[in-house]
Amino acid sequence: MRASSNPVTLHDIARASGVSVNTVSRALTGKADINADTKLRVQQIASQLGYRPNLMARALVQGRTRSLGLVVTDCTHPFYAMLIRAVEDVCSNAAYSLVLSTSSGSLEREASALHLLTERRVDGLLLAPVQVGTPQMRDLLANGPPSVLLTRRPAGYEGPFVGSDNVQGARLAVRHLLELGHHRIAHVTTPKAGGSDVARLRGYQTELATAHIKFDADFVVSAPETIEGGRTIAATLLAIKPRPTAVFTYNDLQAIGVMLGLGAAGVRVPQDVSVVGFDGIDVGGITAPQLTTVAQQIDRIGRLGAQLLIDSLEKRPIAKTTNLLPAHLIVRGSTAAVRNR
Amino acid sequence: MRASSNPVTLHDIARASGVSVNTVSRALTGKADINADTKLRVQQIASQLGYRPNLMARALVQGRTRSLGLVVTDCTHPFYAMLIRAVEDVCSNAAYSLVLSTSSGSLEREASALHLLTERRVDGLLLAPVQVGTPQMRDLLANGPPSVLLTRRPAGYEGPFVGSDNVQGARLAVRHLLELGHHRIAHVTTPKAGGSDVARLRGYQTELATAHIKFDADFVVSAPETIEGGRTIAATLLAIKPRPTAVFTYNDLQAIGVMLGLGAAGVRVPQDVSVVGFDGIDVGGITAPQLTTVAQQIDRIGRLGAQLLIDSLEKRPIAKTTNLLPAHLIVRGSTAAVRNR
DNA sequence: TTGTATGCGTTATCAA
DNA sequence: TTGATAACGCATACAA
Repeated sequence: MRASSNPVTLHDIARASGVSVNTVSRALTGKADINADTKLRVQQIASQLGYRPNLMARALVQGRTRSLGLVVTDCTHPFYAMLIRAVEDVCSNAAYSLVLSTSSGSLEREASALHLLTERRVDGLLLAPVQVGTPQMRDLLANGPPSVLLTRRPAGYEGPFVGSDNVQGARLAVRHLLELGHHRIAHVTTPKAGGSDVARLRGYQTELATAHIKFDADFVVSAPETIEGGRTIAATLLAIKPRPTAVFTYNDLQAIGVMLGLGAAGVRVPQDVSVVGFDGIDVGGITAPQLTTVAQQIDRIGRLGAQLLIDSLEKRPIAKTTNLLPAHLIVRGSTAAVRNR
Repeated sequence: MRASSNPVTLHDIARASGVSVNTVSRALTGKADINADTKLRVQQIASQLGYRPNLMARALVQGRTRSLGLVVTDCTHPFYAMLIRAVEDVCSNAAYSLVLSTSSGSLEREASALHLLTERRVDGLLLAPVQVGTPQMRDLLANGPPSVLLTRRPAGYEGPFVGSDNVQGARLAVRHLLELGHHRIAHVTTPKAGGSDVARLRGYQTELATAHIKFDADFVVSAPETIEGGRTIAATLLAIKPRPTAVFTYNDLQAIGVMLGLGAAGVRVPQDVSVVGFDGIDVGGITAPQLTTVAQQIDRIGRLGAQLLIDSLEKRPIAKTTNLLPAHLIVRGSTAAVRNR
């Protein structure tokens, strides 16, 4: 008899061991009020029969599923891949299951993913979503299962959140370039306007202001947050007059693309133009030159977020509900002192 | 009243619309035997109340959860990241949920992940596992939920499988090098012995034999299937006498590592040594030089596997239960005609 | 220490 | 076309 077609239930064990279903349940869930002998006997029979509790049934009566939903835009993006790994690890250690959904950057898909997760009654939601400020999202945050936002949050949101301090991170990047003598520093942002791009732009502006460099809107361009986006925008960057000597991009993939685009145009990195990325994904360590970048604590963000959610679900005391982790600069080969200013 | 703490049930709708729970159920699941008017009315009230069916309850009575389990070793590996995306997309389109588990290469973690998925009563399992030939795995394949193996399968396994033709792929790589005039071709394999490494080694040997080149065991070395593994093994490759003019690695990450290691030793790729990888992950397109590789149809493997599983769960006719997809060669900058033989 | 009864939210079976 | 009633597998309150 195949276990899949006919899984053994508490009832089966009860019959096989001559006690009631109730007793079996208590024996297996390790309750105190049960005779040690019967407990052992029942446990033996259960394992003999290959018993596996039906978590659906348990969820129905307990009102909790011991599962978490995670929504990301794209799990092939190294940033999200690392985030997923961190979350999955915490879940696994806490005996929670992780239901993964991908929005692919589409609001429609994101919405249907959230519906499905809601219907599946996940105990909590971890969201690193496309558009975090939509009415539907606000409704979900107010009425849905407990949620923790990762990396992005809508303006005015005060709930559980874990992410990087994008302003501080961006300032690190720009300061590094300033210290290398660069004055004409371009910034590549994204058309998404998800929140972190705004913060990074603000950090860029703030740090320039600190150095008494006048902000020039011509030095800010926008491109998709991908390698291809960066590659394509390289020509635009080179066309800016006067030509920038350094570029700070929204993220590492863009930065890699910019380096490739510059290289294709015969412009050397870092001799002619310095490039700084943001994220700190592994791939930045194998490009030529290796990418100088502002590294986020991706693993920590994922772990902290998942732990925060689980702790709150299990009514454990939680230290901080809003966690803005500092980013740090990794100086590698794509930046150098300015030559021709 | 928060939807999360007190979700609306069929009972609530029944009370609000003055019909029985049963009628509500049929109205919402779109059954035929119901009055069109009451159906519409019930549906309106349901959406008004923000009703979301409890999939746990439905699963309990229907004996199916509409969820799939996916087990991979490491979701940050680009290969698995792409696999996950493909699987998730198919699941999402079929209104299935995807429960993701990571084994991190540990048998113990893999076992507990499988237990949890079993208890959660996923309808089917997609496995791209560490050790596929263990007794526990055999037991699971025989007695557990319907499963489809991805990329690897134990010797003698005849069940559902989707993966690449590793022998054919490896032969493509070696043939390419032979055509470039290389005779001393080293191979980097892995210590894992998971199955695909054996096949790639066999393809390497077979293609050499076809060219009447005697197999030399000294030309086969073993390293972890990571960038670091490749980087470290580079020195070993250079120490082989006579020195190989080309290297075919188990996978792309290793190949990238080998290129970095060779570069650090002052050996130029492809002028001094040609390098060919295996997998076809995106990162091979941004290295310097870009990596020549044998590309697997990763997206297709994931989609086909997920579709195969869902089709079989829904009793749809399935064309083939074993799918060995061909790999294809992508020639880029890391290979060139042999110079000094 | 154990057993009985009840309910979780849903679908399925059978009468009406 | 509808409504009672009974499951699904488990945990819990209460009784014994």
